[in-house]
Amino acid sequence: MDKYEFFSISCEIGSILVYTNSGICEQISFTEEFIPESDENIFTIQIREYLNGERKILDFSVKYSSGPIFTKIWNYLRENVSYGRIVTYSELAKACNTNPRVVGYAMASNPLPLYIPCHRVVGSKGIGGYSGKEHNIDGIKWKKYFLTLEGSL
DNA sequence: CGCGTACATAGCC
DNA sequence: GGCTATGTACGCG
Repeated sequence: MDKYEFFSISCEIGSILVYTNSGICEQISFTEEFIPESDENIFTIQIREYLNGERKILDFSVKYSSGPIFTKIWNYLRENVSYGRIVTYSELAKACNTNPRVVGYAMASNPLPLYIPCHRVVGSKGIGGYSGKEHNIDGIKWKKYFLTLEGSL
């Protein structure tokens, strides 16, 4: 039985949206609009603590699926690129035995930004991009926001 | 299993 | 700064 729920957490530059199904997080996205905050729950509390700098690891229930390499890259980020750390697309590609383009592909396909710390992946030239799918928002702004929050910028 | 499509790159001018 | 070359993975028929 599917029970879809939607939560919102506001911060300085907009709102973070959390989509869940039966108590499991399936998607996270961002918006520049300020949506009224949802009541407290496991998801909103952890994200709010993260935004306050009190929490460095999100560990609520999630569900995501894709090809084996994408999953490997996502897991690598969660396991080896902890709070405040940074890697380049090239390094990440090398660690997963693939190439930088694929890493970008994986990032753009990431259904759970923030839970999977794809904002800690930067390019060798500039900072790289962010939120490839949601081209209606300025993802770079969020990326910088998170990196600044973690003291990496 | 093969082909088309996608990529948030890196590197050179 | 802008343009181009490029590899690899996903998803679907």
